[in-house]
Amino acid sequence: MKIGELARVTGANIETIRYYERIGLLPEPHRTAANYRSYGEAHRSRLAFVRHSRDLGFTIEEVRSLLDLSDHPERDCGEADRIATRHLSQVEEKIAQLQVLRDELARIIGRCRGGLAGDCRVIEALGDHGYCEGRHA
Amino acid sequence: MKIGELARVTGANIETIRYYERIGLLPEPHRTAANYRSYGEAHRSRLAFVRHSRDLGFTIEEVRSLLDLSDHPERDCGEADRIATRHLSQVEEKIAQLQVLRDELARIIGRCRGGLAGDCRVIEALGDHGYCEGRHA
DNA sequence: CTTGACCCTGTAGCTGCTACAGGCTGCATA
DNA sequence: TATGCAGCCTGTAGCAGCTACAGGGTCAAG
Repeated sequence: MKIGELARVTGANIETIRYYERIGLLPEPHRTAANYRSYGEAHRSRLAFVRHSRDLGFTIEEVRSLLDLSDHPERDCGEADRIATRHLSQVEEKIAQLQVLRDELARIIGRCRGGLAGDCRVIEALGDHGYCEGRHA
Repeated sequence: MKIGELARVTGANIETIRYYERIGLLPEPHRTAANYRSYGEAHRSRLAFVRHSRDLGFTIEEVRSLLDLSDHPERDCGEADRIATRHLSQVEEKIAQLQVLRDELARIIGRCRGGLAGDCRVIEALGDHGYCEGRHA
């Protein structure tokens, strides 16, 4: 399978596949006589692992560790659990932050009744006059 | 006020302030005889506006538009409302995505009972064997 | 024999900062 | 007066994680 087909079946971008190879996340595949990359099932499945991990928000370095564990089934999986658990709590924290943010945005927008920018509550709220007494306390 | 003090009172980083000036978000301040930047109240308040907008997750380009409106109080504030409303829906979408992600992470982690990586459900779930029948459907 | 789709390498760009290197200025202290 | 140190200056490079070229080779169909 050439790179274009691998891209199609995994949903990854061709440039991204080459990028992953460059940073050592994917192994260098064999090359055809014309110097084209040639992939097999192992490559496909490894790339799927990477894409899925990335979709879940793991960083490249976390993916590297998870791949490493996946390559060494005799090791203890506690490390995988730690990585995933830490990531989960980061996701939860991010959700909480975004919820605070959403509420403040909604509050600001709710006050806009149209008209001139000079009287606009959205603009005003972004300045430091009408802003949110004690929010950082 | 010199750049260090402006940084202190606004909570922004010195490098960031110079960066904002470079990209035209903040106007070039006067310089002292020694070529030091010299800021006044207008600069402070503009920087506070920028920081607050950035804290709310607006992009630099969105901040530029909002600043522009703030500089022209005679314009219609509908644009500010549109920018903020669009941003709000992006935030809401991001929250929804992260919640899906959190649930899947929690599900994956919940299945790990320790032991060897070869038997680890976390590792397994990241591959494409046990993964997600029809999730992308 | 040409067209067009595909592949190659290498490099630069994106966002929003942050971190130097290498050099001035200004003020306090010995 | 010398010296040290904090603070300022410019310019450039780095971060994550791709993405987008430019400029070229390869291959099958018509």
